[in-house]
Amino acid sequence: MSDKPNENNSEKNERKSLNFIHAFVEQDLREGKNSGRIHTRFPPEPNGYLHIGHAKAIHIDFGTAEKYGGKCNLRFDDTNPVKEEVEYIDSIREDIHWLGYDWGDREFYASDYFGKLYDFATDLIRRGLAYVDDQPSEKIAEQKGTPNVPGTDSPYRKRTPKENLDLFERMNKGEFTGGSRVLRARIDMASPNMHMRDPVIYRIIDHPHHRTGTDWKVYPMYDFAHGQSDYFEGITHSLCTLEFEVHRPLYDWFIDQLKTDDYRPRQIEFNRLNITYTVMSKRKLLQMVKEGVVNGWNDPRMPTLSGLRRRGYTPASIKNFINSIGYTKVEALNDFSLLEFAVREDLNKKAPRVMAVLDPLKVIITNYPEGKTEELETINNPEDESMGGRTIPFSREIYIERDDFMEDPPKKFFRLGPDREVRLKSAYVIKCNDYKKDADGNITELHCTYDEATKSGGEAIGRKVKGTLHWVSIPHAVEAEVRLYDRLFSDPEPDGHKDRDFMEFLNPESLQVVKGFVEPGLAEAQPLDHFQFQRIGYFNVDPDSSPDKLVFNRTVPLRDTWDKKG
RNA sequence: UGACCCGUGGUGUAAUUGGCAACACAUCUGAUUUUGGUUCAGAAGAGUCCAGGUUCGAGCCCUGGCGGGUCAACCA
Repeated sequence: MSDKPNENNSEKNERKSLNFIHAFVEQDLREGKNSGRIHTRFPPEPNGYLHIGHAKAIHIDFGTAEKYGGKCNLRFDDTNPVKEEVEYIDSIREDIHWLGYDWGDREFYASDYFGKLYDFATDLIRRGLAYVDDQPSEKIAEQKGTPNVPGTDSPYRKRTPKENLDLFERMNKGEFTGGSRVLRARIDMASPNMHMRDPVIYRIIDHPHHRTGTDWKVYPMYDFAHGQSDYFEGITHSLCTLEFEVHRPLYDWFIDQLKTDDYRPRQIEFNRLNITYTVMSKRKLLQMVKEGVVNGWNDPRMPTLSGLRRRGYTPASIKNFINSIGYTKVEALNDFSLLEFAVREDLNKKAPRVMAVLDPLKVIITNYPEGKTEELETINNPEDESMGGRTIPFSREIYIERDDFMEDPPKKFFRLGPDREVRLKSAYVIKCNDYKKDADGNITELHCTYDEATKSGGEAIGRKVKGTLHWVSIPHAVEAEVRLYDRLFSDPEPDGHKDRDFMEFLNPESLQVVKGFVEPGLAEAQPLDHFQFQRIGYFNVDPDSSPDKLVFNRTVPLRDTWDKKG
């Protein structure tokens, strides 16, 4: 019962209620915080490719700005030069644009603020709120205590600001080796929150940075860069995932030391995206790329945005999926079928129907003239007249799908069998009179007759056939490589096992390559064009496809209720 | 033996100031269909982790449990 008949389900859900993040935003707006400004940011570290989990963050970051007339910055969180590469920056930009978002001229880098952060650090030192610690990391970790046991003070905790200032400056001049000294915030070694026990805020790294080169020898830690960068950019709502919840007191502590007026950014955490049969951590995705269990970051089986794009997923389908699962604080495990539904829902509207046979069985239409070819009219999408039509060639010899014929069909099988009739899509009704087998009992060809009066689009034929088959004309068909993908992992939660490695759950049959035959018009298809192969699934043209070698990726199979009944 | 966060059909979410637990996916029927797709119609499935309390009335508020997650990188 909706007032807008054409809206889809996710739009309906979106209208129905506010997620808790937007409820907070509206509350801040009502209370007049930050002069009514809304400003968010998407802060990836350029150490890998973006995946669908990032899409969830991107949608809330950019989407919130859009919804409330604010802005969203893109900020590369590049505080650790040893892990970051420019290659990743380019792919991140491309993937965000692909999703349909733009950050205008607001592309920033945490490294833009190295100078300001250094000054802030020296300011904290002068105020007695930071000190240089000469101990090795093991010693510092030991003194931190455990969640149950309070920490103990470092022997260097009482150094004078003068001495700390001198030491910190020399750290940055390269006088000390990496790991020999760190700068720590002086907060509370007995805090019940581990992050408040004098966290390390600067460390020495002797490695060139992709943007600042060798200008710096000390680099800020995440906790000392993120909130401050938000502050420098005027961010009002800093949205991140749940695991940063325990960092928030520290985030706020640094803001308290830094702020000079009423403005203050606010960190809000939401649940990370988990999907069954999928791993979603950059570390693990990188491992699969490195060990070659997939063919790169954009392997169509990967949950990366570049992989999903290559697989045939559309930006709209990803957005609808994200909207349908929502933003909460519950650690959810989303069923894969929710994603697949979103893809089918979108592709059903957009993808032209075409004919392809992936497991061919030869059919000879014995009463059809040899050498004759007809161009038959067909429609591209029965649900959308505006997508037009095309012609497809028909001849005496065609391929149908091997499993569309059964020698001894069960009662509910609607397709071809001995002495049975079916319609060939957009063509004629045919009847199977005979079939041949090889020595092993495999069926090798069917002999059928067609009824000229049943030509598609003609008058009612006065009889009903239960099944409709897709087919291609053998002399006209184009050969194509078809890649069928299945889930990469066999376990619903491959990384949820404490004593087993996620790689143990890799599905050896996640990729199957078959030789298929498609209707001749598809020879002209462009990379990333998507199609619905009748009764098989949604496919798109792989970017590596060429005129010499046509390659299709299966985006997602069609729902098939026959399989379940059988 | 800590701090913080979270417990609503199989899954994911919703439920105005407390007021008949709703929606989507998945599942199962049936109708239509030149795709066993799509579309349409319908069914089943939770009494909201447990125990108390406040209240005319609690998924929502209070108390105490139980269960799950995060936190002890010089990662982000």
